[in-house]
Amino acid sequence: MCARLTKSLEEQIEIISSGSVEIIPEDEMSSKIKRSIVTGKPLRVKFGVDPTRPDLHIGHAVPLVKLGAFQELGHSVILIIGDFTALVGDPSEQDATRPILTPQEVERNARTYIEQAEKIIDISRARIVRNSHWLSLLKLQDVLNIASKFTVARILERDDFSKRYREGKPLGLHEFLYPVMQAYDSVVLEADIEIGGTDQKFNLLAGRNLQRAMGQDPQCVITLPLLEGTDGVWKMSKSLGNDISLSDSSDEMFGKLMSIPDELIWKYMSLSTRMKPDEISSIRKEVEDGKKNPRDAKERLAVEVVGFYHGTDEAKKAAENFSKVFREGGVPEKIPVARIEANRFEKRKVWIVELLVSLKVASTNGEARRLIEGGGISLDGRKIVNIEEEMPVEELDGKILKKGRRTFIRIEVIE
RNA sequence: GGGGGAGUGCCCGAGUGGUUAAAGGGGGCGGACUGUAAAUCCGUUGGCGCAGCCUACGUAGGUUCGAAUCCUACCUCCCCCA
Repeated sequence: MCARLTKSLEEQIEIISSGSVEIIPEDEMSSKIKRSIVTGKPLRVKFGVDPTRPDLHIGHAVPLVKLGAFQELGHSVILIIGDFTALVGDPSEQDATRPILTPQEVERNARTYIEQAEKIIDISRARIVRNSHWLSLLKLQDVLNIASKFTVARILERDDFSKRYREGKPLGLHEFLYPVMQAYDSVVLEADIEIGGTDQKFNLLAGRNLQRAMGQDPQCVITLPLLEGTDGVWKMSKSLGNDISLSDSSDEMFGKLMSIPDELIWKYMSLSTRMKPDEISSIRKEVEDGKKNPRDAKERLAVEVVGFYHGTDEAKKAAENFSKVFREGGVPEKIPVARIEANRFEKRKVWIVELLVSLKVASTNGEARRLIEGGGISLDGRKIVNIEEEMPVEELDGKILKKGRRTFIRIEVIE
């Protein structure tokens, strides 16, 4: 697998800086690239993710897309699975100490991360490493040695630390070591470049400092914008419920993309798709001149992103489904099936409230009652109005239950 | 180590012995409307087959007919001093 460092310095810089927020420092970046062209030795580009959650969303995917671009340029990319750092939890942008994960949870998450990263980068040409391989071997003495390269004042400069401190939130001593560990990863891997979100700036720069303190050529740092979630206000995050997960079905992903505020269309296009910058700006101009409906631009975005993760055919289907369901009020093609056991119900009669809870449409009886009272439930197109309604189990088989405007469930009765 | 403050529902925040399942806002969910899962407006937002009962105001005990409100200990955070 030989590197193809065929692009010129200018071309490389253009590709690398497209969409980036900062490159620190720019001149060092140029000289590193120049060196790699001259020596034919690819640069080592590092990106780390902590497997703290079971899945990634398209916000996490932004640096992966960039990593893919480095790959295209012929550089060698290293994806670090932070299985050790995940045990501590990155304090970046966190307003609370993260719950400690078990090694089993971390391992399970790590596997899905790799699976999902595969959709974006060429995994066969990438190096994937787990930082527990070196971090778990360190002795306290080593840790002290590494930690001595940092001062408390420097660590406290971090806005999120001081903010949490200010706001009276707990701050664990172990969390101070987080940037230190991430920095040490760079030393071990002798990284030339590390990329990450703007929230990672401090951690990325810590790597630079530690490499220098330990006699290495310090890495360059590239920060990438954080993608706002579907609410258009907050950084995309599962806990805020505004995320678009890479594991979302094509329909879900499509719908979520259609719900983003119009202003965000362009940012999403440039950070989450392979659309060319000039194409994006021409669509943008059409919309701004009133020649194109923003809805259509958004649909284009949704097709691109869904196509990226699910393939073009799926994306087209998702677009059709979306129109059918939301513009025409119809029923989607693929409906998730929920099974209920017939013999669980006395006299084989099902009380509507109990049905909703069994189908997990509502998590409690109270919620089910509220949904019915609010007119949000219908069965095969018939709105349920009577909270006391009961029906024989047999009649439910194959019926479609609809909650709100967009949740459909096909009921399957099993004996 | 000493002194002073604080901890309320998913989040923010009012409430200082009874009429408090706890004001208000945010978010969520549902309804109307819409190019849209946007914006706006309306409703709803602890559990339970629910005109009744149960559980809840950092944690654990205590005082009281009665506690989110008072007392004690512990945990966490803030401020001042060392």
